[in-house]
Amino acid sequence: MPHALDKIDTQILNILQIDSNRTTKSIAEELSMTTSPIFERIKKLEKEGYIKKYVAVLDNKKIGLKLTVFIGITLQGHTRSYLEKFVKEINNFPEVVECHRVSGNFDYLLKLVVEDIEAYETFIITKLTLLPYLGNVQSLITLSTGKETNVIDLGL
Amino acid sequence: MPHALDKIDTQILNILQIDSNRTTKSIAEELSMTTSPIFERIKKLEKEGYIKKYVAVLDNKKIGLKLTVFIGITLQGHTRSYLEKFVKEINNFPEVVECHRVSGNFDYLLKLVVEDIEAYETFIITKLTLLPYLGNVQSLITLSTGKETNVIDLGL
DNA sequence: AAAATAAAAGAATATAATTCTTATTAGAGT
DNA sequence: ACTCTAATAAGAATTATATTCTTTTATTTT
Repeated sequence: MPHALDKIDTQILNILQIDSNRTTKSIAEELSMTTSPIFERIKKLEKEGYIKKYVAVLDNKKIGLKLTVFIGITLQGHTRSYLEKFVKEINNFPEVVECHRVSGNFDYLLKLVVEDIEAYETFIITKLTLLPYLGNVQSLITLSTGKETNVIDLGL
Repeated sequence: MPHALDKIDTQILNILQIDSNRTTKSIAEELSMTTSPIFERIKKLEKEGYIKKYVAVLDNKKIGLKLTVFIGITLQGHTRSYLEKFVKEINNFPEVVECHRVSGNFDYLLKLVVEDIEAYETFIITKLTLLPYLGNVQSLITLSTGKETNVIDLGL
């Protein structure tokens, strides 16, 4: 086991998951430390890959992307090369923000963020249904979102 | 219509969605401008709510949360007050990162990030099934993730 | 075309990140 | 229990970036 996260690391990650613009000074004060160890710990967390990146989270609706849709998909063939091709194609579709291979009633579950129902239908017709080996397709249209966070549970 | 986003705003948002640690200088260079207008535009995008927040994205697997699960849920009652209570309860569960009310074959779709199958089962038994009015519950266990991005499509 | 408005440039300042040096702490080995 | 060693934290100094302010340029309006 190379490096485990101690309590301070976990606290830092929890803070940065919520607001990555917090200064090292402000984090240091919250954790009753000075800036240097906080700074060094953050750099270590970045270098070792615990922190993948820092991003701006946009307000989808404000920007005009008012609709989130989940699409469950079954494929008719399951050869390795086809699955890879499917995922590759999906990666070219900017409206698809997630694509998971799943067990259960579907092979894949997609998450889409689009302008509206029309954009969703356009996606289905001009992109999704053009993929070969496509089996059953089942859409779940989001009516409202009760929770949507980037914060993953680290304990504490 | 208060404020539309012009091309430069959109470019800034695209950059910040990918890496929010980019300096104004580096963004300015990419867009062939100076730092001041970039800085002011970013502040405006923040103030007007196009940018909701800045966050650190962690590596779930590295941190020990190796399993993502989607759970489709139907409820037995649909009174307004119950739906609200349901969502409120869900918000207390840190392993649930998303909760959407959907149309289609389910009432709600949850996304969970947990350690492993055991943690998932614990969630089901000790948290989910304790909620009243619970109807059908159907889980999709993620086997692999082919795409997972925070970048929403702004065109360009 | 002139005036008014908004946006950008450039320079100056303030703040925070980063580095470096020194001190403290915690653990390992004797 | 003591000393040595390595790791971590503190504190000061430096560098880089964010932020503000002023001037200039471009754009829009009448």
